[in-house]
Amino acid sequence: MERPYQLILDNVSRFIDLTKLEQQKYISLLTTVKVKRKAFLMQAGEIAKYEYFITKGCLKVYTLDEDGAPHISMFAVEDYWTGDLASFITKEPSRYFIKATEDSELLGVSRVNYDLLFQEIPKFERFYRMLYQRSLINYIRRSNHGISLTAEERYIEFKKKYPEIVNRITQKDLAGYIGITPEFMSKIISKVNRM
Amino acid sequence: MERPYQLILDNVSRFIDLTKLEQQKYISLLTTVKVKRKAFLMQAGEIAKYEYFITKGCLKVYTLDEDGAPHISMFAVEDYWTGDLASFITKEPSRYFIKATEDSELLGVSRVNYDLLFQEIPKFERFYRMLYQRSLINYIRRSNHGISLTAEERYIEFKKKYPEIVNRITQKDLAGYIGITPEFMSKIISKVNRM
DNA sequence: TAAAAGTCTTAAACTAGTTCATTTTTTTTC
DNA sequence: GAAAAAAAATGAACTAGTTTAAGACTTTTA
Repeated sequence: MERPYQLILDNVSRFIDLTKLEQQKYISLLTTVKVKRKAFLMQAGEIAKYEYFITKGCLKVYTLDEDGAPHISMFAVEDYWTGDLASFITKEPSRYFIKATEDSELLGVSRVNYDLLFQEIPKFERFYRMLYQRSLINYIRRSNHGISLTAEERYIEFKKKYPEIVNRITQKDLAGYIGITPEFMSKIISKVNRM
Repeated sequence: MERPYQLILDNVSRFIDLTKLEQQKYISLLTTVKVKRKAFLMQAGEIAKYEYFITKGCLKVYTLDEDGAPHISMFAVEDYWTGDLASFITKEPSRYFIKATEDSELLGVSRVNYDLLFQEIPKFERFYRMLYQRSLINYIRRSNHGISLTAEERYIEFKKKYPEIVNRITQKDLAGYIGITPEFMSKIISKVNRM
């Protein structure tokens, strides 16, 4: 089996067991997508047509505020799911941009195939129940942490939680994720390194 | 049918249809809980034994930081689900307190019954898939908003989004939710009212 | 491989939000 | 319904993080 399919099946198998036939059916519903570094997978104003699983590369998901300043909501690397769930589900225009920070390869599930999946392989209700349950736990933690920690503490937490991502992104993008200016990020890093 | 059961069945029926028999089975798995104003439904250090649906009243979910300052992660009123999902699922001790701010009545789903539910009525995989999907969309919005808006903007958003809750909670608790001090909350409110 | 573009650093002046202390107002309790 | 307790308001001194600007360093591109 090709590596990308193996990766996504391994991901799915963390929560549900699929028969060979179900695996084939699932794979038939996936679309392969490649994006070059700096290219957009999706732009604000569009309706999110896919949810993506990353098999190679790194992407950032962000919005621009009224002043045009970027706010990064997530970085996604191999074995991560990404997209704009709100837009994908509600079919309202997205406010997010998704841009590759490295040449990347993804598997996309279209909205039509997403609905079809639950009809054809009802087990996927469980898969998504578990996937969303886990994401929800992470987001609840994050939205409480975000509000109660200082920027320096959030930086230290990020480094501890995502050591493999820190080295793949710019300091500027990390600032956009932490919620501070690149200048202040620079100060924090030089301070933390001195400690 | 008693009002609390009618309320929870209405809530469930937004996402799935249950037969009369399934309704009865579901209700048999629920535990009725009453908490007086100022009493705790749950305290930090305990393992979350239930997920709760509120049929009457109002509760706040919060942690205490190292300095003992409260950070409120949600207010829950009639027709809301609450609890500590992370502790409920992982069975690790919770860091949250849940305290009633009014005399309240709830229906609890124990961890054992939660697992049983999926075996007995597999449709509930879909219900929770949809429920978590919707919560996730809200949390993603909130965790991005939290970081990019000023405290004043977050207050205005809260009032617009939860007008029915604003009048049921203290200004101090709202400050704990918005992520600022009660003193600064007071300033913001008098400023916003003057506008 | 040179030029251009983008990223990182540093520093000074500024602002949103905190802290601490005091008074007034509202709510709770007996 | 009086006393006690808690919440809200106000103000002055403080701090975490922003803004603006300029120079050094790195990466990208032709």
